Amino acid sequence: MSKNAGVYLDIADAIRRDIVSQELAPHTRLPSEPELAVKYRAARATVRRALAKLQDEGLIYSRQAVGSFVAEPRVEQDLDHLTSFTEFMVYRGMKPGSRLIETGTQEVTDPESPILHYLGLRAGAKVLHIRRLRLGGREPLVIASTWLPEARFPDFWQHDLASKSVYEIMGESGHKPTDAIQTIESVTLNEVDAKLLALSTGAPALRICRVAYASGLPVEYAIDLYRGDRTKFRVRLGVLEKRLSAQIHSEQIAI
Amino acid sequence: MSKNAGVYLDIADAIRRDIVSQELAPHTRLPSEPELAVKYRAARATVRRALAKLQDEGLIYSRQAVGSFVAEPRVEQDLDHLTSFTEFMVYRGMKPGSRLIETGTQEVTDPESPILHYLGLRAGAKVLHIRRLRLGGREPLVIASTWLPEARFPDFWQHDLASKSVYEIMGESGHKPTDAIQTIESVTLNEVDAKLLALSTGAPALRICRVAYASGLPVEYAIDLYRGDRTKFRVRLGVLEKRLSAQIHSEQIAI
DNA sequence: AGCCTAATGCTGTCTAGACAAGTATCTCCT
DNA sequence: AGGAGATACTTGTCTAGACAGCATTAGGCT
Repeated sequence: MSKNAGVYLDIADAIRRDIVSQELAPHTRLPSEPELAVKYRAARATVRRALAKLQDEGLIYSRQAVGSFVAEPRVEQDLDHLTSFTEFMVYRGMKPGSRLIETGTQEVTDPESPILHYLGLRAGAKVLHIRRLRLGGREPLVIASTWLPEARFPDFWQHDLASKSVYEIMGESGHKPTDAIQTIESVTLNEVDAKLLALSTGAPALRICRVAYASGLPVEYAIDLYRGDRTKFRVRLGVLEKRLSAQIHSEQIAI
Repeated sequence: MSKNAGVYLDIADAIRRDIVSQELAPHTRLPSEPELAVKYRAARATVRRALAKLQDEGLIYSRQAVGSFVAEPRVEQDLDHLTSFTEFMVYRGMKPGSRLIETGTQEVTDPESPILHYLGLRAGAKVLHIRRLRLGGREPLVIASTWLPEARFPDFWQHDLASKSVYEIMGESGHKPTDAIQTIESVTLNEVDAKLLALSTGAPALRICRVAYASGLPVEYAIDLYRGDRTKFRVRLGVLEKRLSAQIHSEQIAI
């Protein structure tokens, strides 16, 4: 358990275990920070950091000068930094599937192309393109198109797309995404896409446009088309600033 | 400028000003944390906290043992904890408008009602209901329905909905939301809603279901229907854990 | 009894210092 | 000249202690 990844993570795990195993009722008060510091033989700042993590997860909340309390159960509080489709389907207990529609290396010549713009490339740059139909079980769920800058992934095609996720391959090249910006909008399907998703033309769908960054550099531009009848997105958002860091919002995909 | 809201916020503001006013190029290295500590006469921990905030905003990124760097410009990095429709429209420079469709106090008798479930109430509880058509400029943008538990806002109707936002009124009762969970899905409009939004039946729309919390207690259940041709949602998501708190994802509404 | 005030304890913020782990650079040796 | 190792610097983590602001509680006064 206690890896060297940080004491505060161990303390957070311990407190989380206490909360779920003892099944503490919502709004039960936790021991005070000084008490927790004694219990875990750590400085109060370290305890606070652990509590901040739990608060970000939505497991506890705090009231100034009163204490920290167990929060009311919400939806799947523990999924936090899930991003990959594969990871998510595994978590959901569904078998992730994939059908390649198109792959290859393209040279983007149109200087107005959003691919160039979002990846920060100049006209004429080469990009890797993957277009897949993603399945959950046997049902088609998403049409996923992603573009990666070729310069950063020169030996991308050496890897096996069937056995590894795109994010895994990106990680092996030292450019695993650390954060991303997505825009979500509602569209109706055209004839081609509807056919792929086994729906009728005009059915509602979610169009998600994502730019993912590693060390401040854009490394992925993606457009996903989720079928609207099987997909919801869940977003957690904060309003106030609390505890340690400024702001905290979890997020992830839901079926 | 320098309110007593926290030194680290002042330092964050100062560094942010330096970055935007001097128009530092992306990937320019900032002074090291000890240097910044000397410059702002603060402890390194305080400087780190300011840097963490800027990192959460997407303005800078850091590489271990190397330094902190100016990030590439992204989309509207500074809007973080915007939530209220009114605030957002003001920010956008559009005049927020409102047309009341329905208001009143309801007694919810159906024990299966999602309103009861999400607000943590028992059958028979009373809720305040507001249903409005929200306008940006002169165009209808959203059909917004919200339910609040009456027990926590007994004198809600004394306030003037025309001059204050719902969140302002909630704040005056001591229950300003601090965080929320939203689900976003794609739907097509039925005849009634399409007419309100001045669209044709079957047009795409985003349906957002939100539960907002104050001090760990649910205080708002809302369903918003955004017209799909004028609305995108932007979400920022993090994968790794960095710097101070666990993880950080900003989020907000975009037109 | 009821009200006001002071004491207490808690979270929130900040300081000053230390060590660990990683990167970049410089120096020395071959 | 080129490579390898030592070194200095940077971020990341942690400690111990201090003070401020706030909420609750207990005590004392009317």
